[in-house]
Amino acid sequence: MSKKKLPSRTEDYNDWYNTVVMRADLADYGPARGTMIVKPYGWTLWENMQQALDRRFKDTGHVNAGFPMFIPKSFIDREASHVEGFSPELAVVTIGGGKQLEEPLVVRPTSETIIGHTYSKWIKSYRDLPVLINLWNSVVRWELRTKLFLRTLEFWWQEGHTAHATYEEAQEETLQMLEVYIDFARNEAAIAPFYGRKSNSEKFPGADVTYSIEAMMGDKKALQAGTSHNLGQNFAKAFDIQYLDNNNEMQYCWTTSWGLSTRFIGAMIMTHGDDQGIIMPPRLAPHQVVLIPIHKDDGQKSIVMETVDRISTELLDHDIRVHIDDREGFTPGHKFNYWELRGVPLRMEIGPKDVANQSVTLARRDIVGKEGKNIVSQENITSKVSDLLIVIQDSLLERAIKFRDGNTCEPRDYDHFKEIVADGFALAWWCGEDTCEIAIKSDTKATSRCIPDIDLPVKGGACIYCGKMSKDKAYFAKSY
RNA sequence: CGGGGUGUAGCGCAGUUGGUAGCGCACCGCGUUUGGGACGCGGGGGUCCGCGGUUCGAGUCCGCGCACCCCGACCA
Repeated sequence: MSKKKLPSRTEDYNDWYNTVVMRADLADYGPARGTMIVKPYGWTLWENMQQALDRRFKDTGHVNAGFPMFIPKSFIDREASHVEGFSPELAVVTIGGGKQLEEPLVVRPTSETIIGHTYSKWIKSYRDLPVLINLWNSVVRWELRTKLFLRTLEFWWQEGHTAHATYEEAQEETLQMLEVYIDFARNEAAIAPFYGRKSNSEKFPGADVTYSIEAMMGDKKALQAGTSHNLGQNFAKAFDIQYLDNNNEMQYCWTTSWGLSTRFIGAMIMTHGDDQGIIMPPRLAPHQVVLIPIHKDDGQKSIVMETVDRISTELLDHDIRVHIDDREGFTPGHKFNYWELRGVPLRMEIGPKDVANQSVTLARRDIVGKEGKNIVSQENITSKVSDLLIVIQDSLLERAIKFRDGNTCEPRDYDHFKEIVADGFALAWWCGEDTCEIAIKSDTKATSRCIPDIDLPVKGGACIYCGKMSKDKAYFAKSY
């Protein structure tokens, strides 16, 4: 391992991010431009995220299925705004088995179209509804500028696709899944995103309404970290998803889709990371505790390892994810830095002094240096560790909220607005017009992130840009 | 596609008037070490982005490609 320090986040945030992703062994570049290799450490994190999400999907009545990666090109063309949105970034297969294909196949950029085609065959009666399916897969979008986890040609995600009998049910589903993402973000990833409705220009191509969760990164830029769409009857009409209602009348279905991707890993890195590296929220961390044995000679080693084995077994028995770093030839100091870079939330050092005193040394990743270090007795070590993991989880969330709110302001006027979005989020009255959003973007590089559904103390206000009376406020920020 | 930059060991770089390639980290071996990034000795690893040209001789000079990165237009 390099002994070089990381680039500091304040000096070059971008450099810090790229370096930390590589050095922490989360991911690497693939051989084709813009592709990503997720390394085992990064994939384990993804698996933990998958489990936390999948549990929530199952709890809300969804089931998983697998759908084809190849989609007939003509499917994409069926829904007008969907084509418009996705055609610039499609990967298209024209040759198969050495022969030119009759019809080109699109590598799925998302599955709404093939789902539409399939649901129209499956759904005949109101008794078939709702259909609540989720897919775990990867999708391909031919991006021009890429960045590990945040935007690559291929990325891994889940996409939920549901069909309902009524608008109300579809809208309820859309909002329910938004809630699932908010809950996942807060309680698993210790991220407190803003959330709300997307503006017309920011919504998903083919959706009536898009909702998103928007998290503030360490450089105060916004990252869209999950989306939930009410697709109305757009895809139902394009793919003829109809059912007979209980009056024997044909009706179009109302569909939704919602997704969260490996991009969220980027959100975790950029929410919690510091100049020592990344910080994993305990609930998702591949290793929750790293145990570092310290010893000089073989005699000390066998004594120390006895305690290490006993304590690690006890922790493992209580489902705490422990990793013992017993590699030879690395000093403890080296290992401290190594695991701090990788973000393990809690480090336990056990050396001869600890064995003699029936103690262990615990070091919190979220509190750098001596202040985060404590020597505690081995008594009830399991409950001490699991309590501390909860404390760390909570403090990460609290810190993230404080940072978010400390960098979000309501502007007095447009000059003030420009000042705010240069280095933070603005919550401002906004008319919602495309022209206003475009003007603001060319002026400030900031775009509307979402329009929160919040109780406003006054009924309306003047749009921050054009001054027109507006009933909503929107968050504005520069974004990834 | 516009504007800027870089291609030399896995990574980061040096390479003088053109003379046959080196440094740091990483890697392998042996020994001493180990409570905040250990040290010594030994070792392996190179179509110098590609093609063409000038020359007795090109990493170096000239021409043409290609790739990648950064900044803009598009994006979970």
